[in-house]
Amino acid sequence: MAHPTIYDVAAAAGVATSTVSRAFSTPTRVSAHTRERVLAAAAELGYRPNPHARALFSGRHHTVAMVVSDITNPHYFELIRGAELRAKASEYTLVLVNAEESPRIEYDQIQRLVSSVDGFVLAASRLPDENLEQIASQRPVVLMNRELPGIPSVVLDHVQGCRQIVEHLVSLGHRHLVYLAGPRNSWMAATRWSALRTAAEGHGIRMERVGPFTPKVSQGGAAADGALTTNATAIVAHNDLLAIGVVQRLAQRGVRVPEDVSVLGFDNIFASDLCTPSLTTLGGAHVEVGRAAVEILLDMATPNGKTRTPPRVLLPTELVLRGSTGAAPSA
Amino acid sequence: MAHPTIYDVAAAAGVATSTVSRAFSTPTRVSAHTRERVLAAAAELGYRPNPHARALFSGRHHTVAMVVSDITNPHYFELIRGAELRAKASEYTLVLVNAEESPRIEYDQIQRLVSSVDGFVLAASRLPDENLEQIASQRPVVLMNRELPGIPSVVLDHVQGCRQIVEHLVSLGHRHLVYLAGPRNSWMAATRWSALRTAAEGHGIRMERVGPFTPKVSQGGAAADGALTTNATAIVAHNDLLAIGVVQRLAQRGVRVPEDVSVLGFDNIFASDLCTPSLTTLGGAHVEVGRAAVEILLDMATPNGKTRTPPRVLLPTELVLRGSTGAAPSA
DNA sequence: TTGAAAGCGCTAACAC
DNA sequence: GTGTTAGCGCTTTCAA
Repeated sequence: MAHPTIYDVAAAAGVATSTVSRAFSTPTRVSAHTRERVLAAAAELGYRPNPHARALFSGRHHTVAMVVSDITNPHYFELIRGAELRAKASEYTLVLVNAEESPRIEYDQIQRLVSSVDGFVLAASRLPDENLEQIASQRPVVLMNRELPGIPSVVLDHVQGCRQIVEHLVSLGHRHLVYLAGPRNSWMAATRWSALRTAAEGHGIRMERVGPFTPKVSQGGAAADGALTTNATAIVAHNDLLAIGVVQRLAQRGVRVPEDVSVLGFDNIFASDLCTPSLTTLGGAHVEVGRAAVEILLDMATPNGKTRTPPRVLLPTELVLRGSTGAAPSA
Repeated sequence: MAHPTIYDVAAAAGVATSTVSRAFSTPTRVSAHTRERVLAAAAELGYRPNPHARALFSGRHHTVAMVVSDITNPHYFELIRGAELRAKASEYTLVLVNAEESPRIEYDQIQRLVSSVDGFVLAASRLPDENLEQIASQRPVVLMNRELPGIPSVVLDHVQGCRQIVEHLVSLGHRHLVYLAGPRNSWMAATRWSALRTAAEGHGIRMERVGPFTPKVSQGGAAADGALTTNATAIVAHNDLLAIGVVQRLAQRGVRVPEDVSVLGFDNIFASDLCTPSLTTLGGAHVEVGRAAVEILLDMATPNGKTRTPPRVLLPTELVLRGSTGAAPSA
């Protein structure tokens, strides 16, 4: 039989459809003997419950949607991997949406999915706060690497991390830093900038910002040139991709890294360890971010825990020291 | 209203539910005037058709599942991106499943999804042929980078590509090559080996195989050591990750690349351009593979085209020459 | 413990 | 062109 239903199973087992249903969803409320008969018949026919029929009634879909702002960025794959693992562990299905750095696409896709998923995990959402609040009022939402009061979030502790970055650079004698900013509507970009500036002020050193830049390797050229005009001795790029592009451009222009200028990135992507010089970068347990976000979402989707105040998980970062940072030039 | 239904819209617009349904699914079969009234009422209430109810009746879910054998491998990002783009363009939802290199997980997850998706695109499936045939008998299936008679597939032309690899190496004076094989149940590994061997025979040079290896950087050490025992002057690794690991291990052992030995990979992943030396590799339009596979799947899912003989798309590869290959040592 | 029956939201005959 | 109605496969009262 192509797609046997409970009717087929019921007929085969000589019971009512409701009994079949119970045998699957509330096995305790069926006598052991009947249950066995039903399960045997189901196995025989190759019956599998139709999740849509189930969802139609229950409103629960056993599905979560993950929206990433840019799937081209390898950084997100760690998040995706963590999310997928966690979802799978609870037999949830993970739907993947790439917003292609467009708030419009992001919003439209979310609306399209609102009635077919149990909730959303949003990675580095580019949506304005109001949109997020509106979506959160329709479905459970968990933010990754973004915060908004009232909505649960999982974030790497960038305040702490940026402090470490500045300390690292200060200890190497740098007194003038520049941050190559990420996209205008990126919460992370704003957070990093503010954390860096605060840390720099604490050390009484100069910190400026250039940008915004789309954080891709291809933008590294423009970013590097922008950075050079500041005469800063250390460049903190919005992420590793941009940093890699910056390093390439600097090489092209004959600027040595780290002898003439130090470069740092964020995310600790796979490639940052392979490029030359290898990249000093602020990493963290990205897989864990994905995992934790889905875990919170699943908690929210189950009846009990919904009332608690929205969790705000802060995961530790780690500064990975590599070849792209060194002592400030003595000039 | 939390989730208005066609009943609510029908009541608000003063029409029957079927009219509302038609206004959405077959707008031409409703008078312009009524349609407007319905759409206005729907917009007013914030109505959105419930895809599950729709799927329950029609059996079509507007969803495709993509299964990748290992999400950690950056190579798959490209496939995923292409698949996601194509699915989104047709307002299809993409479900992502990571098989974690386990045929068991792959099979179980597919079975779990059989009744909730319109079809599967399987990237480098590790399943035995029989399983694939069985799945294809339940739902449309398109293979990526794997072939099986009777099932549509999209594959990069590795026969052609491997020939180019061998020609490249022969022209550099290499007479003894070694292939570091991928996983035992990888169709791609078998294909590459067979194509490389054939090409090598055609040139009358020696080609051997070592392995299998799990194609990760971490396996490069063992793979490199295995390769060295053969005294081959050129190493063709199953993919770029393995090749990168091999290069690292060779450096550790004081073997120079490419002076003492040449190294090649497959996939042209992002990092292969950044490592030192940069990696000669067989690339191709991976995004296109993902896109084409989903496109075929969508075709299959629409009533008309189902009868045609299963398409077998062969996309061109390109050999990207970089720093890791050079003249054979004169010894 | 089990069965009969209503209904989740939507679509497609079939009437009018 | 539009309304009536019977399901799609499942869950869950309500009775027995």
